Amino acid sequence: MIAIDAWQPSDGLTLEPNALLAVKEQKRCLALTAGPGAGKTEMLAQRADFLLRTGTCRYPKRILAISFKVDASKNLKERVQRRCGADLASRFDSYTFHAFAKRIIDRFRPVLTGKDALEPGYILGSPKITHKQIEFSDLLPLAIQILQKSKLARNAIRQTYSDVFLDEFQDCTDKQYELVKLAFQGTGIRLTAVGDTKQKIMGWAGALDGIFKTFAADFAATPLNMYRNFRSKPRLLRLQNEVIRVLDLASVMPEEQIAGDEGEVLTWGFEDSRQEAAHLADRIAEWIDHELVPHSEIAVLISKQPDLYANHLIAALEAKGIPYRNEQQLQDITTEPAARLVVDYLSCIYGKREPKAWVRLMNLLVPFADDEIQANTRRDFDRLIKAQRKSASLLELIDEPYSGWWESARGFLNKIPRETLVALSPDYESPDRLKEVVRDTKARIEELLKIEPELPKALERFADDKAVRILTIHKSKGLEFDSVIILGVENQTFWGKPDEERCGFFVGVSRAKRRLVVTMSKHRETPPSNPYRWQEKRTPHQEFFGYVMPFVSKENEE
DNA sequence: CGTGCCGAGTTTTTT
DNA sequence: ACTCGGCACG
Repeated sequence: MIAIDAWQPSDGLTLEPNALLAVKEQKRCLALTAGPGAGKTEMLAQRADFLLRTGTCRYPKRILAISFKVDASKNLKERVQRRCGADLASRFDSYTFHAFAKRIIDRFRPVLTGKDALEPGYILGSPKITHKQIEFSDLLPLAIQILQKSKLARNAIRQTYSDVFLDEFQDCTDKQYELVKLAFQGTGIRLTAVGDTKQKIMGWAGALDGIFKTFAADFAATPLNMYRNFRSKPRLLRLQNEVIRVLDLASVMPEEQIAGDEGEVLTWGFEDSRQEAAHLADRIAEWIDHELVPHSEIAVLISKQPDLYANHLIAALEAKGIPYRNEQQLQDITTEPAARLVVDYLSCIYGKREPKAWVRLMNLLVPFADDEIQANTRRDFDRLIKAQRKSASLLELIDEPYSGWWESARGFLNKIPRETLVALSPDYESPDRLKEVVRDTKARIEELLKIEPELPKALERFADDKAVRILTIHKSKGLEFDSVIILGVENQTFWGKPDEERCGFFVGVSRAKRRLVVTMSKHRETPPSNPYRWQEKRTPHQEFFGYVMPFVSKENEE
């Protein structure tokens, strides 16, 4: 443990004055607002380091961090581990709101009675089939109910934590806030809420208005703001500033802070979406091949329904052999154990020599048992793989290569005992969840096969992140990229409440570190898969183009 | 069986 | 911004 005065930001990082104030606050709750690229996550990581290393969060007390997304919560945990080491970081709990609610339910389940009573082995899944099953949307209300009813539950949580971090707080909903209040209001626990009102893009899903003010009042929190943007180059900052001027005049950045001609903002208009797709694929190929921008540093952002709006672009990327990842449906399938199982199995069947995949499969499947049983399982498995390899190579002679891959994988999965699968991840207890993972794995492999028809090579790509990312603006929240393309900036794609759409556009724009491309197309075909028909003749979004080019011609309107 | 009007849905996260 | 289904009306 070190003295409070001796504490320095770890890894020699320098923090702006208000960030340092926030990091070292020892008494009060904080309502910290900060624009994009100000280092909100870094500030939280440093604060965790400060609290743990100085003993301001004193053993055995812990820190609770609540985020909205799994990625963000993992990210924060990792960063805290890097800053202060695994030992101290073991007292840092990083959960999503839903994971936190589920922990409360699992621990205090008997508090729930009557129609809300849950059995010990209750299942979390989509449609309610039996009384044993609950849905995602039940998690927060049930946790709230537990905290309302049980003083014991409230006290248990309050005694565990000295500090609570709330990330992306601008998107906090009424239920989430109710849970926070029930658990921590009036307790002396330090809460640190961090976010940016200009990036409030979940209003349609119930994010509360003016939550920072409400929080400051309810928790007597000190309001603080971080001013700098360390992410984006000056040209991009000036564009962001134009949007900020409309969204929140008070947080406009001073001119001298955003001077310079580094960075690039481009606006491209096209006759139709095929030309748009072809041009974008050509430029992306240039960025990758000549500028050596890593694939994962290029993102295509789409306001809504990327699987519909990016269809031509996806086809163009496939034609040029550029790897991409459409993040619409697939959340991080690459880390799902069942997905790894399928991929490792297929690698063993269709690959040349895959010792690593083999070892991983063995470790997953061979039970902790005596040597004889282990040896038997090993031998059975060995036989199975040999037989499968043989039939695969036979099939190759009479049919297209790799034609039976999915049937083979399915057959393999069906042979694995349920307990073994559930041991991989407890949520596979729900058959729906397991089905979903298996379906997504198939979809991802099929997507990869379109770019890389050789199955073993496609499987190699399954886990790596060498791919241009295609995602909604919502999914891009909290991420950053060297080059960002916002596709289809048209009236027909940004149609919500004006301020919400501005926030969306602002989130998209502020993801870019160095280069931003904004496109529109005068004509956009309705994809055959779309159940709705949409207006194929498109009009540029005057306001958003206006931030980029003050005088947009009206030639697109008739 | 057409027409016109109204209201809902569209964007996302969560084990 | 735009489409869809449902409904009343002629």
